Amino acid sequence: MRQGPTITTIAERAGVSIASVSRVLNGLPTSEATVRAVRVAAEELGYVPNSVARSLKSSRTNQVAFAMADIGNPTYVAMVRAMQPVLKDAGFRLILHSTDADIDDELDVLRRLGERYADGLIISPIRLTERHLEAFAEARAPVVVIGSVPDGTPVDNVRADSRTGLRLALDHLYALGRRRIGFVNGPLDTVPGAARARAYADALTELGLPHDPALIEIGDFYRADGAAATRRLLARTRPDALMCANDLIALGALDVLRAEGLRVPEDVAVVGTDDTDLAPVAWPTLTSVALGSAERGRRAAELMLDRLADGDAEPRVVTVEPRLVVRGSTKGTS
Amino acid sequence: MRQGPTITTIAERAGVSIASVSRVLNGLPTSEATVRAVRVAAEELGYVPNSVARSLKSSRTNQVAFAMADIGNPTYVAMVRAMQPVLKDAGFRLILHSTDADIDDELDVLRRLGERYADGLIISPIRLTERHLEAFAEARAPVVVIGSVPDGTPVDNVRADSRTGLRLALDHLYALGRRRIGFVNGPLDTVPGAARARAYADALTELGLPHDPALIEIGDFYRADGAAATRRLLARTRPDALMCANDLIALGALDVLRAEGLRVPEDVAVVGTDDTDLAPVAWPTLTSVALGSAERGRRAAELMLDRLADGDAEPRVVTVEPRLVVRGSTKGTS
DNA sequence: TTGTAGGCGTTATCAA
DNA sequence: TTGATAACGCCTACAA
Repeated sequence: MRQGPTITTIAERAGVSIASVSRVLNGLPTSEATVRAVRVAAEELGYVPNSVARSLKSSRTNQVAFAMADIGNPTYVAMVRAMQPVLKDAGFRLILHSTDADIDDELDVLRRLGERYADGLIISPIRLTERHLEAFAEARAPVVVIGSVPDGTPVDNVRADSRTGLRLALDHLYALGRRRIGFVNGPLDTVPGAARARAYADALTELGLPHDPALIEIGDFYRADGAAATRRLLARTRPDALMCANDLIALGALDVLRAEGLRVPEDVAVVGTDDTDLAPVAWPTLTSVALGSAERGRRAAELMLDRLADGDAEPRVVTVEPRLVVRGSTKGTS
Repeated sequence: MRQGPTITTIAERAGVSIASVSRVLNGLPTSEATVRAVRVAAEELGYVPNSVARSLKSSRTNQVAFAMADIGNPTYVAMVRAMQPVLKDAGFRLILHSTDADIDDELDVLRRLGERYADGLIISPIRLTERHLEAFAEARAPVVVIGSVPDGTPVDNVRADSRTGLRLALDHLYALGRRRIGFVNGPLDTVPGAARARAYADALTELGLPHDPALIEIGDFYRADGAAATRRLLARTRPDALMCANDLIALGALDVLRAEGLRVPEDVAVVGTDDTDLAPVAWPTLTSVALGSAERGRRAAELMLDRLADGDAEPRVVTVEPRLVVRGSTKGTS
């Protein structure tokens, strides 16, 4: 762990100037003899260029940051996993920020972009406030947002299509003869919670089903909250299907249905959202609306790379197609 | 996204020298008037210090890297999740490297430490070769390894205790009356595979159970491999319990047992390893040996911080205590 | 083709 | 208390 050599060290060793060393290292036209001398010296000393110095000169860090609420959430894991190879292949390192869905933390991350430790930021805020929009506008580096932002926001944007996604799920349930389709949602002041509430209502309308407030319950996006919300819902009405705003909520719903002696899917069909790795593990395996977490992550990384290549291009909006993955919780046994 | 102000900009605005600006910003003794002038100017211009320049000067990046095989693996997710707050609180950013268990990729990460983009590296290699050990010795920054390294390796080391962990599991199975305890392992040339193979053999010996090669099967660490391996094992013998080298393998085993019409745990009890988030989701819920992924991540981060604070301290070895989490796949219904 | 020198934004030393 | 100035390691005119 000795102090690493610099171009100065190499220059001395090779008996040339630091400029020549730099030229050789960057493949600029140099005499054969110099090239050899420098290469040998660099090799012998185990030279590795200092990326910090390089960054200071080039004002490029080759780092991209990703900020999300919680790396434990399988949705974000899928995003990170998909981003990684895209960024890596382009020579970028990935910095991870976990914000615990704390708004001040998120804003802090945006503000700190001014420190120029990263060339750009991909962020997936669970709530979207006025202050976020201001921060996006003032950001000192390109920002890509995963989750819908209002038109005109000066950032690239990757969106899920909850509307179509829930429509797919409700069509499926309708086709199976279900008419009392409950909805266990997350908090309405979150980006996904709000989107999914609208999507559920729209889908009901389009299917010509009545809007029954008794069929809607709200909790947080975790298993225990999903279970509690489902318990509250079952206490006052009897649905023949439950649409859940994410897979964790759906797992909680399965827990409660089982405890209540209700069969899934015979008595109550259950659909999750996000199609996480948990869905095929659950019992019964969980039908889930895949909103394309991995693809959203991949597309966000690609948008970032494009943006870094051309900072003046118009902000872009990319919408990822949802897909319904049918499993045992709505159909048959498995 | 205009060009950000530097201390030079502020110095001009405030009518002082850059030295004074730096002093104010770093809280060094300065006259009241200068402090005020600088603060006002910095505020008005929205100044944010450039971390790259700071790093060049201080040769500190305030970044720590973590290299693992695959961020999709729940074990690593647990580690990352636990590291994050420790590093963050200490003012460090976390860089993620996903190596796909590719040895050259891992060695590359180690070599690139010479670029000084991070102050240290936490690495969890799935295989450990001679070249790894050499690379550890030559690393240009502190390295913390998660997974046992030979004594004398000049790195801090966080270990799981597979031996005790498997012993806990086999004791549990033994106490339940199981005597033909099969073992579905991962590849023997991996760090966990090798450790768990030894641990299983030792536990059998200590329990006075015979070593029956027919009871051992090897696949890769994924669900499908676990299923295939279990199928091979069942084709030649009939265990009354299956110890699995990780939770994914155990899920595969559950799949096959169910398909074969064998009841879990009545006919065959199943135990996983790592106690990932999947264990409580599986059906039946999966008894699993918790090797403390989260704690290993946390401890690794702490060792790194200590090392960065005192580079000359002796290399440390930390072993994390295992714990058996009993669920439905070995006992009762749940 | 090569070397000298200036600068990227900070911090820190040294006189004044 | 303050300002001029020299690093940190690299890249790149510009001159030779």
